Amino acid sequence: MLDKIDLKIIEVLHQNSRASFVEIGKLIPLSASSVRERIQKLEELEIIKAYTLKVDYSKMGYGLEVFIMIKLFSGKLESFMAALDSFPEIKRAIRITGSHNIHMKVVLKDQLHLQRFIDMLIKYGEPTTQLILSELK
Amino acid sequence: MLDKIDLKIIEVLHQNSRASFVEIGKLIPLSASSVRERIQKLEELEIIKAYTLKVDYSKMGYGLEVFIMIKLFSGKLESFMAALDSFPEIKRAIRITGSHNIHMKVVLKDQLHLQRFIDMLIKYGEPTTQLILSELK
DNA sequence: ACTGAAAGCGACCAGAT
DNA sequence: ATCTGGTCGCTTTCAGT
Repeated sequence: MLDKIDLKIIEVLHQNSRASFVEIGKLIPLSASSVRERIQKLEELEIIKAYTLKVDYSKMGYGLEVFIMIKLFSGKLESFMAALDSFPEIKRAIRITGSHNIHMKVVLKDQLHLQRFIDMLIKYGEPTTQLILSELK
Repeated sequence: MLDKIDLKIIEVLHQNSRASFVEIGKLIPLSASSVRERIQKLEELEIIKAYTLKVDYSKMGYGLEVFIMIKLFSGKLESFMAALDSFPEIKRAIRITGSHNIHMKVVLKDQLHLQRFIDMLIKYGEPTTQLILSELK
């Protein structure tokens, strides 16, 4: 299915998704058109789901990054999912097993912003908040 | 500091970090060279930290994605941090507040792989595992 | 800061091994 | 599945506003 060349391509794109086919080809080594064909196949198979970006939220004025887990009240899953799009603070939301149903990464300006956000959340369930200190990996 | 054009550029790159300057420029609208200048500035300021990739781990033979939180034993932080690089299963590791010190996203082949991974982890602390069910956002 | 022009380079497609 | 060659479009630089 996936050979070592595919894995290497994915690794390179993981480090820099804007790398050109020529650039990737030099690291393999492989011609640019073959790199292109393989990447197209990976995209068609949806093994590559998206090309995206890592930004520094603190430098954008959002100094508080937190994980919030929430134990949704019975029957609130539908409305919570519908509300997700209206909160740009929520960068990621994932259903998980365990006593909390949802795990979120949330980005906020300051404590006041966090307080308002939690006040909103308690309509849907019981939230637990953990501050993000630093990224180890 | 960041105006609406910068935010729009970041938004476009977030959806597709391989978008060309011309392409981004058409959506703003702005000339390709101005888009390039702004992106270079965002990179220099390290507001844009990296261009990266989203892959489908289950299609790569890693059917189990989990969050593992760990409450490290006293004095184990150093050795745990040093060990991070040797475990490709750990896709992300973050220091957090609360009774658990570390939050990790871990990708594994199957239950046996998870068991072996947890057996390894208990050298460093008390792990708690939550299976990832689905990504809502 | 933004634009537009010119040169160089990469993406893309076709055809061959 | 990979490569080469040719065309077109994009990137890059820079002079001008």
